Amino acid sequence: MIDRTYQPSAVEGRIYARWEEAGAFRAGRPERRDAQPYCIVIPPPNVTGSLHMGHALNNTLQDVLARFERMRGKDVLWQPGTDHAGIATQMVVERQLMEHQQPGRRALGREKFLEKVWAWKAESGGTIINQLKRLGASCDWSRERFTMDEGLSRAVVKVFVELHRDGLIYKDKRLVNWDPTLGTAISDLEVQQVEVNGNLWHIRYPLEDRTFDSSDPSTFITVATTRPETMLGDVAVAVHPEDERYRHLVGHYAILPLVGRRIPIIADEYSDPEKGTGAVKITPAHDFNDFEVGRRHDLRLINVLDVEAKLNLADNEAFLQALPRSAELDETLSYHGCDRFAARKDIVRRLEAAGLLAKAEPHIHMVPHGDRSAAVIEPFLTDQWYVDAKALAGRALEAVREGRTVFVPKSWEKTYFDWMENIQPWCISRQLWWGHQIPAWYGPDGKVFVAETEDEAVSRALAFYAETGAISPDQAREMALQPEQRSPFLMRDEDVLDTWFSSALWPFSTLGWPDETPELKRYYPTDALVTSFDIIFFWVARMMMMGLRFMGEVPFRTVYIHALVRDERGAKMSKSKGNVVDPIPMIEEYGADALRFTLAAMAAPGRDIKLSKQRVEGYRNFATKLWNACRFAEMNDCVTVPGFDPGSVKDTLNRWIVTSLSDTIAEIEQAIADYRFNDAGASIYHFVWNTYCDWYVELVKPILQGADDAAKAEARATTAHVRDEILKLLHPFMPFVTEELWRVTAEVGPARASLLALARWPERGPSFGAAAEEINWLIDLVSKIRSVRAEMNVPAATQVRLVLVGGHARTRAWLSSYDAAIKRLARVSSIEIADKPPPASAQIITADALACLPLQGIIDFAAEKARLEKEMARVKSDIARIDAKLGNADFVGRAPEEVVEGEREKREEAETRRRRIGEALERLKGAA
RNA sequence: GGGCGCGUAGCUCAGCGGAAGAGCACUACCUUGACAUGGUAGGGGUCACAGGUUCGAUCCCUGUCGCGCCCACCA
Repeated sequence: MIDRTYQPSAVEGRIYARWEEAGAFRAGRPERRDAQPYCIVIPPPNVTGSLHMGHALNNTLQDVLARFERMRGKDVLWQPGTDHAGIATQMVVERQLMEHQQPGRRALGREKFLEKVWAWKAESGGTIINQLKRLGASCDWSRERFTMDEGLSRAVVKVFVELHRDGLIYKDKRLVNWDPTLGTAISDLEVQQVEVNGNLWHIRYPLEDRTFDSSDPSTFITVATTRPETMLGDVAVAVHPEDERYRHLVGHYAILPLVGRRIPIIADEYSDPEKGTGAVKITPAHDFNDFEVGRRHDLRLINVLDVEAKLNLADNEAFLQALPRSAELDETLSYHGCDRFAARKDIVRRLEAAGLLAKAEPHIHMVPHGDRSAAVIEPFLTDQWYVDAKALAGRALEAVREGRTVFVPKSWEKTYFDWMENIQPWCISRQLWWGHQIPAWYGPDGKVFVAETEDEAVSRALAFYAETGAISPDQAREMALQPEQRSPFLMRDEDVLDTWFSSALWPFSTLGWPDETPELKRYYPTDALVTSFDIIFFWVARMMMMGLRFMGEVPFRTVYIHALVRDERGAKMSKSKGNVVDPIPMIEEYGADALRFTLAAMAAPGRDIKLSKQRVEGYRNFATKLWNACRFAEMNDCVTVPGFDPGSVKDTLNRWIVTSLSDTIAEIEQAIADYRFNDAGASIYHFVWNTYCDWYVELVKPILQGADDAAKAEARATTAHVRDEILKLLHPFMPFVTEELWRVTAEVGPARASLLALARWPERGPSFGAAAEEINWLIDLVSKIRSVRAEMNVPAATQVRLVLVGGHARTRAWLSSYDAAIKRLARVSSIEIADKPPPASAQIITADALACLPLQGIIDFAAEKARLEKEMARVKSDIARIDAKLGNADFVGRAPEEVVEGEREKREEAETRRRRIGEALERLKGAA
């Protein structure tokens, strides 16, 4: 027995357990060994994270695909797993230590700290996986992977070593984006440009050979800057070679204020005469552009900051001394350990006091910030590891250009191309502890040894140094045998790799690479990657590069880019804004199915989703509707008939519904194939509610309750058949309620051959053309009677007579065969056929007849007249519009013939209608 | 500074060359033996604006105005 109401929270857990017990989501099930494989790799969520609405959308769409393909008989592998999320996780653990007043990361030391992180992973690592299960995700959990698993780590090391061997990974000293609060380099992608209200300070740099006079512009050159504190590291002033204002100064020197350093005035195209004063200070150690200028002019790099972005001049004393100076460094300038922003203030104050500040104007500009820490990023000179992304990008570009991987929607390919074509070296080293430690060891001379294992690196290094004579053979032997003897002779690189380095290998590392596993052979390349646009660069592009480099083939055939989930007002959800909607309470309140259906139905390509609770509520109601339709079937003994053939049904009503079902199946298949989840959702929703429930169930009631046993049997079988097919069609979207109904509807009758999750997707059935015409006539008639009743304010409980005047023989036959249905649905007491309309009737004009409702004593003649006149006005305006078209020689001459013919037919129908409404109005006059 | 997208019913959004659609909200009526998490009927739109292409434009093109996002090293 189906319960009166469906309570998602009471059954979802139980149903998920049944799927897992049955191994329904296992890839490579024996009976599907010969089936076509279908593979999706999950975008791995942060291992210690929790499910947010973006995950819910992302995984719902993947699950729709996975369940759909599984039901279509494919051998589906939805490969799950989690990401170690280097920076994010390390930050969380550090914050926890701080909150619990425990020693910090540095105090703990690397080993102890990592223990804490692993402990946190063990504690919270299962959360998001369980949340995915609550959403209904049909991943093959037996294959769950983690980016820091032994196997995946092996893949990471192998890739690093091979790329290094081929010169595609290298170490370089250059400016990087330095996050001073995290104390690590980050990649370009992890930098967010944020608009900031700052100042543009105009500073006078005295000319060397003049006596500075703030009122005499010929004694100084004015530069403009947003970062005055970096002036301590200035090594030049650049002007544009064509700039007449400054041409005479090129080759001369300016004296750097406060510091007294003698710096050249150089000509360089980088300087833009339109910007600032046209003269720009050059600080190669603290600005990416200046770095390039410095290279061109062979300028020195003077780093004035430390890793925490505090002023640190002492380290550069040698530089300061080495450079020619015409004045002593101001002894009161003691910025050691001074915060960069405090230093900025102080320097401005000093400049102003010395008459060196020409002006300070408010200035809005973009300032780089770390996307994790929100700290102002500092261009900083360090040694880092880089991937030569340019060298890998070529094949990745080619693969998309050739269509071996396609983006859906296609417009994202442009974004991909633009980025790939201008790709920069990828900085992959991070000064963190949580992650894959770089497999590089350094000798005392800084020579680097990269190898897959420590043993290999050590033996190569020792052999090398024994050869050069740096160590004796005895020392080499000792160090080879006793690891503790190696330090500090041989030191491993302390840094770890960017999290995205391991993510880039995900489509093949999860399948077992570098081992040649059967899974790798069977499921790679994967079929679809489902993700959102914000990680096209971070992840998709890099998977393309790595997949092509190491597997020789694209990692996925289709990249489906879905929208971002926003809050009700359209703002991006973020923890800092506090507008994150947690999917779990939503699932608890409305059920996972309702949330899933909402997300899928709103996943129209190219538009962000503004999630509203009301929408979820609406789809919860839809699940309830389905539930009740199944209860109806049950109460009427509609039981699944084994071997039921929809093509064999005789009754028009049944023929109509199986035809409509066929159309719906085709629509859904096409929509999913095109990744139009919203269309697929709309299609099934409409079929279930508006076609099956509103009409089929209502029309079949008289048959089910009638006396014709043969008709009854066919109706029951059809009702059950369509219900079963609905459950299948809806299952990818609403897996829980459909699976539950699949079970309970089989409590009576034959047992199900399998869980719904493993049931075969519906075949497109027969198409009975004539049935549609007949049932549409019936629906139209009933709707019109209802409409007139409502307009005439006929009380709902009042039964009225229906008198048909005119009409073809076929119409009269239909009228009699649907006698019971019409009486029931239109609240009609009797159906008669007459030669002329009864008095005091409301008159309904149908295609070929006049349907009259005698309303003696009820009818309001004025209202009826108004109603008919309104219809008349509508028809007349239709006719006028069609006439205008047909009267246009260009239209008749140039429009396709079928369009013109269509207009003519419409014109004819409208004209008939106009005449008949006119007659009805005439009669009304006579009656009144 | 480049690039992308969006302005359609009160709200959230489909549609994107041949008579304007959905859900929610709203109005009226209805506890009818599946369902009030429901049923029936209804109101509501110069499809941002201006030009152009076309026999015909919400749909294609151009521009304008609003809004959003992405990329970029501009003092």
